[in-house]
Amino acid sequence: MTPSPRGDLFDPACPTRRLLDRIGTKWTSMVVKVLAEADPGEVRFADLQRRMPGVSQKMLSVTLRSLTHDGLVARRVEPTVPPKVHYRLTDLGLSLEVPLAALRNWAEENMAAIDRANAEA
Amino acid sequence: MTPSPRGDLFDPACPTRRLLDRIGTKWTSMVVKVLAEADPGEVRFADLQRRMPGVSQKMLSVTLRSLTHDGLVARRVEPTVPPKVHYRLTDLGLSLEVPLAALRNWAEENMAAIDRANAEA
DNA sequence: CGGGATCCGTGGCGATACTG
DNA sequence: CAGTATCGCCACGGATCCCG
Repeated sequence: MTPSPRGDLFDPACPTRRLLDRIGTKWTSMVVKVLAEADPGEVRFADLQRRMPGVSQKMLSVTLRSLTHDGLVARRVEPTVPPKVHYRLTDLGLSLEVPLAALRNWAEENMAAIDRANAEA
Repeated sequence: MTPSPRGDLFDPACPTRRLLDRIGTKWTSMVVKVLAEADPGEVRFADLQRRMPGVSQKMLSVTLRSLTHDGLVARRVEPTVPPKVHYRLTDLGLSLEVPLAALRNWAEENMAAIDRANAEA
């Protein structure tokens, strides 16, 4: 009784489209990768920013809020002054890392071929 | 001697980012799926459009040109009047379908959980 | 039939500055 | 430290019109 059965890729609520709208956003997949490979599993905001060269505070904040909202990332606040906020992947987020890693592997193995195709054109 | 070694996800030429920039575009993954599941392997332009409800001529054209440029899709023109143009996945395109299908499976199995998380918020 | 060209709205995203 | 607020650019993508 899943909301949209297999093969129903093109209905208005298309799950694949909605997922790509999320992970296709510029920093999302980076956050997932960094959190998945983080040693303690939990990473603080500033730490994340350091491990993601080029990300602005705003976009990191927006990305994390979105992922938290989607239940892929969990937020833990230490009520100290100044506050410390830790982020980690939920089980759902960890499960997403699997197909995402497969996609990364494909990219790392085949982007060169795409570059070659572009060069010919 | 790959241009960017494993784990180098964040350099300027980050393969994963570049791949997501392509497949994250609205219609790309749909084209790949439709072509991958097409019966003869080759599909004509108008046929593709019929199988992708909501796509405009322009975006289908742009998407196909991009995929062709990247070497993921091959174009065959029958020099008749009016001309018939056929599209099919290249071997590279077919290989991309594998991790893409994994991502679709994840989406179809887990988007409900994401919806639940959103409902709670 | 299979597109290319153009106009234009919307939204992603960056830079900067401010706050609890 | 960890955000939020505001501004502005520009690329994605839809509608429409035209061409070989």
